[in-house]
Amino acid sequence: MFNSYRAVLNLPESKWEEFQCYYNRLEVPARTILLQEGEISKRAYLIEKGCVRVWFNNDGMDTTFQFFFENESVSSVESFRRQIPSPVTVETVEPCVLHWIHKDDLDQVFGDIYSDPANSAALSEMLFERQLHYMKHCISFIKHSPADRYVQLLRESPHIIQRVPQHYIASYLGITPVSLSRIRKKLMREGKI
Amino acid sequence: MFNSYRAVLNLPESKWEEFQCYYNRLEVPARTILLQEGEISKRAYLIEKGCVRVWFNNDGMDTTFQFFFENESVSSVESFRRQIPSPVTVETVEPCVLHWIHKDDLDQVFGDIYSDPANSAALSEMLFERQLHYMKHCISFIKHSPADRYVQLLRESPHIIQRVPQHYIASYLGITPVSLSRIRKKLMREGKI
DNA sequence: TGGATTTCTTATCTTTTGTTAACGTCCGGG
DNA sequence: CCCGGACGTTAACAAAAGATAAGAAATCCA
Repeated sequence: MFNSYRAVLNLPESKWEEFQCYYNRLEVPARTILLQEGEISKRAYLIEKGCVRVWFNNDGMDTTFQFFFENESVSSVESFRRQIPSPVTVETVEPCVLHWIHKDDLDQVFGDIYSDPANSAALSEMLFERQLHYMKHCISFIKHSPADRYVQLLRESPHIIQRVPQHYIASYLGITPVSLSRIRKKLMREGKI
Repeated sequence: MFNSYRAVLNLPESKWEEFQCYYNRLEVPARTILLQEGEISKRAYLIEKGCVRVWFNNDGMDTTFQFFFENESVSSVESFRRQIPSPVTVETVEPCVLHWIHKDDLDQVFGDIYSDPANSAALSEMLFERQLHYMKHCISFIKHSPADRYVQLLRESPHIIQRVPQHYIASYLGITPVSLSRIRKKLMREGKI
């Protein structure tokens, strides 16, 4: 299996074994809904292969919040942690090989996570890292134009642009597919693509 | 003194006393720079009275990232935690009464924070809460127009609009002061303000 | 009080983005 | 092999936002 969490949390071998055995392998086609907006999330997923998208309904429009790829874990974090109706839908973009763990099992395994100061520190570091990530994402919206953000995405996360349909990327950038098409055309004219 | 942290972390009385005594009272006028972009942050501030703004230089333009008010703590989190040059400037908007603690003292007091599982859990909860906050802030940029975001700010954080100069709010919303002025005019015409 | 600074508004023009609709391409299933 | 859905591009027009400049209003403080 993979070691996404292992790398971060440095679980002791025994716990790691226990942790692993709760995971369930799942193979699904593209455009499979893993969690519907409004449902209460019971599963956290690890991606072995494929791409998953988190999006929400915006006045009938499908708006992407985030993309996830190999060796990343994905869930509706708020719903999974707080057991409240999910504000977002989780859906595969490509055919995927996933591994999921049930909330109850994860709670079981992590029930005593705070009893080890090293684990607590690692968890806190992981959460802080995520906080910084979202802070930077916010700043990119305040600071840069859609065109700039597209160029940045192209530079920093080319795999997203290569593997995700363009209209999903448009909503991820906060613009319409038509506008993104125009931006791309202009960038091509200017030789920036 | 106040109890911003206390409410969140539920420190034992003894630790709380120790914690408090490291704080230094500081009174400053409006437009005082508490931390300059590029400096390494050594101080975390608690606001007793006043308003503080975190902003960054964007091609010579002054762009606001966040506002902080009474009973909130403010610092350049990344710089303070990692001891790297700050990507942002921290500056007072109004005359302020502040209380600051030195990084070294805070580390001292919190050195054994992870030894208590209850504290660890509380800290993790606080970090998760912040993660959600920034996630929601990102979503508001993808989901809503500047006009919508202004109306939302008016509804959810009227104190910001009452106490902060409008051109700071404009950059906080990711638009120009001129554009915000137009949006306000339109909202007034439509009786929404 | 009065002058300087900061802040806000307005006007004009340009650029960007949204909206809607049409059209072409690609791809998978019947 | 054709059909239909999904995807991308383009066009035309409307709406919104940026840039710049000028001037009014508010605020500060000496």
